[in-house]
Amino acid sequence: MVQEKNIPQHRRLYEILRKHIIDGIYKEGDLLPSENELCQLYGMTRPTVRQSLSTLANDGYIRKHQGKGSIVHHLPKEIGILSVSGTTSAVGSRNLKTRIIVKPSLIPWSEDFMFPLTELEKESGCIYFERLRLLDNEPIFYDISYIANINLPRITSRQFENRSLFQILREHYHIEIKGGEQRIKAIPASGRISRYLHLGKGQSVLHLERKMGTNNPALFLYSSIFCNTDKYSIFGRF
Amino acid sequence: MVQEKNIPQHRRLYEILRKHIIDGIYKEGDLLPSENELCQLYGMTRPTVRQSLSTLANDGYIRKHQGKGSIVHHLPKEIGILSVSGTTSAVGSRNLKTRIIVKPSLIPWSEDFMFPLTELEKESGCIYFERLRLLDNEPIFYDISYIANINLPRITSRQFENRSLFQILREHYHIEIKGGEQRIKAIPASGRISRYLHLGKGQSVLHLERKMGTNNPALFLYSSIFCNTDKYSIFGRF
DNA sequence: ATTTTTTACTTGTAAATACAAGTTATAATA
DNA sequence: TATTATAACTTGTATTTACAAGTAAAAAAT
Repeated sequence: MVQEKNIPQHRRLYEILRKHIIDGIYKEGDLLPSENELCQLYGMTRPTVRQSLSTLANDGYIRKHQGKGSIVHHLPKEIGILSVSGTTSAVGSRNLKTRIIVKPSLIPWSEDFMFPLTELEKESGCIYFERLRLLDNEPIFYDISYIANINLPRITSRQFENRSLFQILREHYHIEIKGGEQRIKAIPASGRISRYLHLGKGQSVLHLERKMGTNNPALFLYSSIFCNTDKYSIFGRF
Repeated sequence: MVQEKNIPQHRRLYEILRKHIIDGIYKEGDLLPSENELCQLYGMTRPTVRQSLSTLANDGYIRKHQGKGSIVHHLPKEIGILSVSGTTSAVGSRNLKTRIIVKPSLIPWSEDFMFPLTELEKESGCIYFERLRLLDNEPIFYDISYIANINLPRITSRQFENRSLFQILREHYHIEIKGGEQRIKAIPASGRISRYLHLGKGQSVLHLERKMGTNNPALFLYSSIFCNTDKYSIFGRF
């Protein structure tokens, strides 16, 4: 499953720099080594290095300035929307806990699913699970996830507690989110949702319906997310 | 103001192809001319052409497939969020009308503005206006816009009725939106908002607070948007 | 000391070239 | 006819070379 040497050079450098930024080796505002320095350091030519930096810039990890250099940009967009910023103070992701409400299981797709499905997806069945995500022990997100059962061995038996779905897919299946689309609504909380999110019935709740593409062109991730935005806002970059 | 010949070749080709896609010369699903054909057509080399296509792909106008070609992608992400898709049927933008509620005027910035401001912005003052946007003659968006008064001559006297702010900035001031950030909440409608959006008081309303960057590094656009998501959803790509 | 100029860096643009790898239609084979 | 191999496309990766343009610090002039 794990292939190491077939990845192109520019991708390799991208992953290295990305990891260094995430791990805090390069901090927000820091200047990355110059393109020529990176060439020497990693034995690549400038167009190759530039391709890595270009991808990093597109993903929001750095910002390039002619004449100055590449500057590490504050926190990347955690795939469109999912990073949360408190209205009063910033919240580190260390306070985020995940509780499984319905364990992953393979079920048939609903007839009137929120997005149109391909034949392959319909045949493959749907890996379904529900999670409640808590911030500082307060329930903020209620996530319902749907994934087509395509090339994901043993996923129903994996440990989802307190781990990101994206992280699991990335580490165990080499699946990267490429992009996607979403519909956003403000709705009054239903009985079940208000119970899980500790809200009064009928209070305003944010509802997201998302479809995410991956590096496997046949595989999409779907989720329906209910969010209590009373104390926190959804924060997104674009 | 208008400079024509200093723009780089890859940017020129980007603009041409982008316009052709917007104008429908290349339709959704169409295959763009191959990279080598574009080289011949526009007298450029492949790296230059590839840079144009790469930017188009990043902006969501096309999708590239190795071995096949560049395929026109359906409607680009109208800067993060602002395109609207009906829950029942797709809505063409021809049904969108804009009504000015408060005409553009220069005022001082509020002390507790929703985003932190630079000194230059504070000194320049704030161009403020409010607009109601209707879809099929139903009020859907209530927009409050804030722009720093930096290098925007005569903007307070321009015609905003039924025109996009982005379009005006692009055509008259060569200002392009580069990206931005936003906070999203679901809130109960206040009296004023519920009146403008034809809602009962306390009904759920979507609230966006956005900061957008431009090709002028000192100029940002801010807006506070209230949205009736009863019949329509906010639709976004990422 | 202050201002201006120069210099040495940085990224941006662009060409020419080569081969790898994925896709598709055609031609050869069974 | 159906399958397989080939060929002719497509985009992806990578090197090499050259100069333009923006930035910042050092050097020179005022």
